Amino acid sequence: MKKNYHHGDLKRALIDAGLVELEESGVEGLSMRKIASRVGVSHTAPKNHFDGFRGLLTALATRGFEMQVAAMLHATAPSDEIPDRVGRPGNGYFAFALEHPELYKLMFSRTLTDGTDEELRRASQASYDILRGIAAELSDQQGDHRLTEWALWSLVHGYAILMIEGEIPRSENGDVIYDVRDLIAGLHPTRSAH
Amino acid sequence: MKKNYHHGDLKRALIDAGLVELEESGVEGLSMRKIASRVGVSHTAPKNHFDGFRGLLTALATRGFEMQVAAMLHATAPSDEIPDRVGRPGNGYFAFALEHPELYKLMFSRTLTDGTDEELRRASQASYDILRGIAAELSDQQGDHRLTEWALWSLVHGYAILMIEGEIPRSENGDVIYDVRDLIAGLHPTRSAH
DNA sequence: ATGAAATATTTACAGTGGAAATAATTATCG
DNA sequence: CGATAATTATTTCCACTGTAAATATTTCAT
Repeated sequence: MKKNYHHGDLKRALIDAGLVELEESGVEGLSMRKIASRVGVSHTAPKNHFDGFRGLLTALATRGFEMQVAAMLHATAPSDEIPDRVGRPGNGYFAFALEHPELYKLMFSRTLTDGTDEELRRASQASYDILRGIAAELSDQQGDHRLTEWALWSLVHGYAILMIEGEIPRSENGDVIYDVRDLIAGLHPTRSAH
Repeated sequence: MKKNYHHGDLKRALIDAGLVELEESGVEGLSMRKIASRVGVSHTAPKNHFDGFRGLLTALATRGFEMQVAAMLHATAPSDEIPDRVGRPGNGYFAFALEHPELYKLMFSRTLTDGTDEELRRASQASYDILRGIAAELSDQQGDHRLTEWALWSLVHGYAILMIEGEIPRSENGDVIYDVRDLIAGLHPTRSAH
């Protein structure tokens, strides 16, 4: 249907090249001209497919959320016990964030991306729905669901960002030292204020 | 000692102007030329006081941590009960982050700032020491102190960032809906996995 | 006062994203 | 098939960015 125009499928090619360039140079080192040059087109060619540079960044973030959803679903086994139904997709979340740190940061930057973009909203919503499911396992029909969701989200996102920025170190083999369930337990060591 | 050079105290003036410009235009809209122009000097004048644009951003982040420490200390009353010794500086932390969202984001961006800078390290360390104190109140001589610190830090930082980026809404009057202690409690509604 | 050091300006350069006009290719339809 | 329209890509230009080098100015030390 959309084959063999001038380039073929320039939009997808630009996003692919952008993802590579993003992890190599970071968000700051990213530029429209570099991406276009990598694909082999002029620096204004992307204008026909994206709404400016911000539009391209938004498309990259959208792709990121799709990848993240796949990573979380892939890490979940359907027949897991309850603690694993929390821990395994959580670890899939971290695995994605640590493998694509620059992309992950971009996904949560409403300064760089267009938060009103339809495709971005859909992709990020799909990701958040999975996280809601995890929170539901924790909340277990009791307590404020919204509070549990936000608390879990904050914990997971903060941990990922602080590790990406190097504030929290990893273990020697590169893995995370504590996983999601460790963190949750670490916030209630004694339950002193009952 | 350092008075009445050409400008007087250009370094401080540039940082002050940078803070204003930062909250007005965001990190992306920030530029060395704008800041210099705002102070009334040429755009290369800052080179004598900072190591490039990154050096100026690093100085801004340093100032940010100093302001954050002041905000946390100011919110703490020496004679508070234990739950308040956790909640009050935590709320001071949020108050600062939400009042200076762009600065807060800059402070945690190792891509934009120079993490090896001596003054930045000292300032950020001072801020983290306070957070360690809060974690110590939680941990209460039991459990893994490092785990509790990281978990609390992740929770607080993630919550601040997600609110700044608009992912988590605020209440109608602009305040946070849940405070730190709410979030901690929200992660253990039933303690189902004993 | 005179030379040295610190500070600020001027000028130039290689980048950036974006707009407008032009060219090339493909699709549509008679 | 042939002609027109729509899509796509290039060229050219502009304002803006950070940085470097040479120059000018001011302050400090002796």
